[in-house]
This record gives sequence, structure tokens and C-alpha cells, in this order.
Amino acid sequence: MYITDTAKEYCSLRDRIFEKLYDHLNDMQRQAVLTTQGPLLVLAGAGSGKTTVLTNRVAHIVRFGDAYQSNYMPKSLTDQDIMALEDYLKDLNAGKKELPEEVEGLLALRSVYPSGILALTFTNKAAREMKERIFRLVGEDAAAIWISTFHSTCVRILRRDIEKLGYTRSFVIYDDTDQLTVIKECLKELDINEKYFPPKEVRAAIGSRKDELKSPEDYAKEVHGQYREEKLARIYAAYEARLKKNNALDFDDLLNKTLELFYLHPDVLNYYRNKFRYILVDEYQDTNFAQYMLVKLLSDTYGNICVVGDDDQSIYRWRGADIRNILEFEKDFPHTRVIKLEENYRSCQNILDAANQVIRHNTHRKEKSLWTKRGKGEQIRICRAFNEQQEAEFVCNEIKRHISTGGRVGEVAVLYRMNAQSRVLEETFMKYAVPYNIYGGLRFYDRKEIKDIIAYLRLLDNPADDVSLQRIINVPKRGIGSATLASLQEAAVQRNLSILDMILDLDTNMVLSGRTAERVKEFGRLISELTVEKDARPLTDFIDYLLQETNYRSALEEDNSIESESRLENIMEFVSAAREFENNNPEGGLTEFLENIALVSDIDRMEEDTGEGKSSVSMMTLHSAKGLEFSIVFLVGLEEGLFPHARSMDSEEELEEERRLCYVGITRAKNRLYLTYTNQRTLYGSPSLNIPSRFLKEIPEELTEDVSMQLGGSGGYGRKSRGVPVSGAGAYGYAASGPEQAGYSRRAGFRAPGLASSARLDGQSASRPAATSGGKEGRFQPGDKVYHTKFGNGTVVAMEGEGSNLTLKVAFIQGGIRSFIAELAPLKKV
DNA sequence: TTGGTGGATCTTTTT
DNA sequence: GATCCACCAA
Repeated sequence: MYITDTAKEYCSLRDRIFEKLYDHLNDMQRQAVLTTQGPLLVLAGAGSGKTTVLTNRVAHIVRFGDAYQSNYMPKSLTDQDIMALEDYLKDLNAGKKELPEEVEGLLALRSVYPSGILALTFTNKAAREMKERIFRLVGEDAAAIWISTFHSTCVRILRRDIEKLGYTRSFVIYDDTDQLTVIKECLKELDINEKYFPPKEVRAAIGSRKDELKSPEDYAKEVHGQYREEKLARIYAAYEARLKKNNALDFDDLLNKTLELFYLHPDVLNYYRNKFRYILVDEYQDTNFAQYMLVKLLSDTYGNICVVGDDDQSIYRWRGADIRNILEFEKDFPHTRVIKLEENYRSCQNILDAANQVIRHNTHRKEKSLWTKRGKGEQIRICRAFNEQQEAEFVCNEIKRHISTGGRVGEVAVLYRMNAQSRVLEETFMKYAVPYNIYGGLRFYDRKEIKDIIAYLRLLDNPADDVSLQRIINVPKRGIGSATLASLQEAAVQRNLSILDMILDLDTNMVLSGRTAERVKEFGRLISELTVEKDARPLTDFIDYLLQETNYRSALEEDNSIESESRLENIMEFVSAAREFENNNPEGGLTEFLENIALVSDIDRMEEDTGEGKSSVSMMTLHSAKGLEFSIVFLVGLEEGLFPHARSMDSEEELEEERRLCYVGITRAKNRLYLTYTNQRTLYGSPSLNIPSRFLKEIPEELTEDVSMQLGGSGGYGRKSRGVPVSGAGAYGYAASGPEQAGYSRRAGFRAPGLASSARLDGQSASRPAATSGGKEGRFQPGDKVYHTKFGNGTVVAMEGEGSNLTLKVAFIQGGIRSFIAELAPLKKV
């Protein structure tokens, strides 16, 4: 192309303007923002400003369209234009970022409609956050951009065209509990024993097939001749048929049916792929095959696909995420530009070094190394405790010390591998009156009473929904038991009707008789009546009416227990959630409300989600901590068998995922990181002896400092850890501050029914020696290398029980973890 | 049909 | 230790 001097000058000015305009970004970030054309892979390490890049990139596209990097230039550039650009650059240098319209016209050469941008996330929270930040950058234009989760995006597409696939627009979305119900029905129908095909396993199998986009027919062909798999294929087929009959989609279907729609109706696909000129994907390392396909298909016309992610933070393999998507992105999308963001704005260098060192032990990854301009910061503090009670006391003491020196509790987080670990922490925090807040666990919309109400609503919205009907036909008790239900169901299948249709026309169908028939008919009348009222009343009003007419509320009120009281409270909460929805979506009806519940179910978190301004310590699993940051982080339970989890220890791939989880945990900390582990821990009811996690050993000693507690007199523990001399261990004397029973209030906000009362933690028999077993089995210790006549060499990773019940868990070099009764097993130390 | 009991099982979770 | 579920008695 012939380039004039004016054009050259234009380009150089444009470059300098953008550099100045984005001088709040580092070089790599700026590159990522300005690279708008073609495939782009941004490898964004933890805390490297990933969201900043995404939002600025979207804003840049909205404001300047295809300007940068494209061959487009203003058709006729005048000297005046050049002068205008020069003036603007001067303004910028003087700190004035306001963009005059004529300059914008010179820079933005081909405009892009905001509605031509699609940004995909995994969680609603991420979508919400991105939307807000883009709004702040570009104002009203942000409203037209498609920023939402994969699932919401698919629902939006499906609501328009799903009739082409033979569903109605008021389809329901089944969650995993509903899936189990359907699977159990299928097993019954096919006369398959649940023992040999546990519903949960079947669900996982079906889920995997769906992730791979395999239909029941595909699968059946593939496994032809294999008995078990063939059965699974039949269950899968029955499952699909039932969902369709119920006019229901599961979560996987939201993606798969969208793809199906695209395959069967290319006109629909073409509409969207021509519409979305720019596509961005957040957390790309978490995508599964279906999501990959969706992105691949939609980006085909323009090829402007930008994915942001961190392979080191891929922790959802077990949920279908395929790390290969990010590792092989460059192969899948030729001519990809790769940009690595390695500068970290969150943590001190010691913390980053620890993270870098741990993750280095993984083999399948893209080489990255985090660094910061901040200093080294504090040493990483490692504490060995005798048992989990003591571990929790240590955490409490440290937090109290932090508070007494002017620190805030909101800056602190305690992270653990399993939810079960939260109990002891919770009890101890209560005892010491440290306010805390547990995130995760049972979600609001998963509570029994809430699911019941939702089931009523779903049935009314979609009378074909047999699953919801089964849930509530006898809730509250109406004397309709499983036998009645079974015969109704069978008859419905025979006549190819929904169960509700059967019930409403029971006289013609003649399935039941006498008292039972009367009760069922009564239920039918109730539903008919509600169906009429549903359209006659506003949403909130109707839900209230429903609670009344079904006797759901009165049944709870009569119950008079603490539990039912909390259930009633939750129902009130639900009603106010409905009211809020009604206010925010005056147009939305029942269908929209239910969709909102299925897809946007995090009202629990929203209330308290105020980051470090909170007035309580945050406790959560490592998985839920992804994406968050805290000044002070406690990573507890770093023991072999717990973290890495025993279930993950028999495959290298799963072990690497555990290591990534550890990496995620470490990189949550901004200023101070504690790592704790115990010698003994009660898990699943019986005590076990543990050895420190291998991840601890992967952190260089010069980054760490031992702060183990000194036990009152019993010695031995806390003296030394991994050869590091104890520095002033006494300063952390545990029992330094006694329990303060009062103080703690439920304000910290857990709503779980009927807990709070069981804080009997008197005295604590913590210093009693472990179940170390005298006698001959005492010869074994966790960490011992052993030889088994059948399985060969291995290491004792855990011990449980005592005396003749003492069992050893041994990790064998070949063939995983096995448990043995110590007395009986042909094991010897080597 | 309901309610009680013994036995097995026990990661991680968003949509 | 806690929960879920299949099975059995009333």
C-alpha cells in the first residue's frame, strides 16, 4: 500500500495518543487492549489486572472500533486533521483526557455497534462486575453489549428460537437434584438396579458425554458390544427423552441445544456470527468442549476472538473444564497473538516466589513467573499444630493479635480444602468471639423449603414438569404416598400424558379409586385454582397466596420447632427476593423469575459482598476463593490426604490440579500468608495421623518462618519444623487470651438452621497423646516407607483408628492408595 | 402411608 | 460425625 507522509504522521500520532490514553496500563496490558484484530490469547497470571484489560479492551473497541492495527485510515487527511490530533496529544500530556468529538472521528475509523460485542464469563458475579466497570468507561453504550455468562447467553438465544427444536419457550431448567430424580425414574423404567448404576455416577457419565457433545446415539454406536457402557447409553437415551417430554433442559443442555440449534438451522447461526464482530472470553481455562465449540462457531466470521485466562488456575477439571482448550488455543486459532501478563499488583514478592516455586512442579503448563514492584514483604508463616482444634486456636489468636494492633477483621480470610473443615473453625471463632462469615456450603435456593416453593411455581409455569410435581404432590402431607405416585406415573407414561394431565382428568383415566382418588383430585383442584390465580395476581402477591392455599405456611407454623422457624424465615426471604425481582423487572413474569432463579442464584452472597470493608473474617473453600484477594490469608490443613486430597493422589493429572489449587490459595494473599498443618486430625469421625503436605516442601525454606505454637509442657511439637529453628515460638502462646463467651453475635450472618448452640468446647483435651497406638502397630508412622507383598513399595500417608482397628493408608508407587488393617496386612517397613 | 432404624459413604461447585 | 437412603413395622 502506498503510504503518504501525512498518513505516516497520522499513524505515529495515533500510536502516541493511544499510548498516552492508556498510560495507566503496563506495556503488556496496553498491547492486549490495542490488539483488537484476530485471535488473541492473554495469559493473565493471578493478580495481573485481567479484568482491567478486558474492560479497557471492550471500551476501546466501543470508542475506536477497528481503528488500531487495521489498514483503514481517513480517506482524506488534511493538515487541519493532523493539527487537531497534535493538539489533543498536547491536552493528553497536560493531563486532559477528554476526547473531543472531531478527534474521536479521526481515530475511530470504522465504528462498531456495542451490540456487536459479546463478552462471556462463567459467573454472574464476573459478568456484573465487568458490566459495571465498562459502564463507568463508556456510559450508556455499555447497555447494548452482550455481557453475560455462557449459560445466560445461551438461554437468551434459545428463548428466541427453541421452538425450532420442538420445545416451548417456557422450558424449565433442571438443576442437578432434578437430574438425579429423572435418572432414578429412568433406572426404574429400564429395570436397572441402582446398586450397579448409582444415579450420581450415571449423572456424571451423562454429563461427560454432554460435555463432549455426544448424543445417546453417538455414544451407543461408540460403545457397541460393551455391556456396561451400552446400558449407560440406554439410560442416557431415556434421560434425554424424559427431559424433552417434561419440556426441560439441564445446564449442559443450555449449551448443547444452542449448538444443536446452530447446526440444524444455519440461518440462526449466521445471524449471530455476523452480529458478533468481537468476542471475549473470561476464565478461558475453565471452558469445556461445548463452550469451546460455541466460541469457535461464533467467532468464525470475523475471527476477532480474545480469550483471557490462566492455565495455572484451572481447578475445575472434575466439572468438565478442559485445560487443553487454553494450552492449545494457538493451534485451534491460527495466527494467534499471545500476550503474557506477569506483573502482579496484589502480593509481595515472597508470596509470589512461593507460588511460583510450587506451580513449577507441574509439567503441563505455560511457563510464567509472577513478579511485583512491591518489596519482598514478610516471611511466609508456617505453623504446625497438634490437632485441628489447636490449629483453629492458632488462627484465632493471630487474628486477635492483628486486631489488637489496629488491623481489621475484614482483611482476613481462612481458606480450606473441604467444607467439613469449617466446623471446628466455626466453633473456635465463636468461643473467642471473633466475627466470621462462611461462604459457600448450602446455597439459598438449594434449601428444602425454597426448592419446594420453586417446584410449585415451576409446575404452574410448565404443567409438563413431572419432576416438580413429584416433589410437591405430598408436601405438605396430603396422604399421597409413593405407591399412589408410582401408579399415576406408570399410567401417565402409558398414555403419553404428563402426570398433571392424568390427575386433572382422573375420572376418564380411572387409575385410582376411593379415598386415594379423592385426595389426588383434591390436589388437582388446588393446582387448577392456582393456575387461574397465577395470571390474576402480581408475582409476589401470588406467591403469598400460594403459601396460604397449599397450607405450606401453616404446616410450618404448626410444627413449632427451631428448624421450621428458620424455614419460615427463609421463605420470607424468598418472598422479598421475588418482590425485588418484580421491582427490577416490571415486564418479567413467572417464566423470567424462574429463569432468574436457575441462572442467577447468588442472592446469598450479594448482601455481604463488600470486600475488605466487611466486619468479619471470611471463611471459604479454596475453590470459592478464586478471584478474591485478602491482606492476610490462612491456608489451613496442609496435610497429605487432605490437601492434596486422598482422592486426587492416584493420578498425576489430579495431583497437578491440587497443586494449582494450592497456587490459587497462595496468590490470594496480599501481605501475609499463613500455612498451617496438624499432626492429628479427626476426619469422618475417627482420628488420623497426618504428614505435612508435599506442597509445603515445595516452598523454599528461605521464604518461610516457623511460628508453631508451643504446647503447654508436652514438648516435642512446635520445637522445630522442617529443620527451621523456632523463632520466638513462645510469643504465640496459645491460651494467652481466654475465651470470651459473650460478644459474638449472629450478625456475622450465617443462616443455617439450628447450629450455633453446640459450642461445648470446654477445657479441650487437646494435649492428650494421639491414637499413636502402643504395641506392635505402633511401629508404623505416617511417612514410613513400606513394602507390601502384593502391591510393592509405598508410603504410609495416613493412620486411622487405634488398637486392633488401626488402619493404615498406604500410597503405592504403582496403583494408588489402599487401606489396611495394621495388624493383618502383610506390610513391613523398609 | 408414615415414621423409625441400621448401614454405607463421605472433595472441590457454577450454571 | 452427619447425612442420606433402603428397608421394615405399625
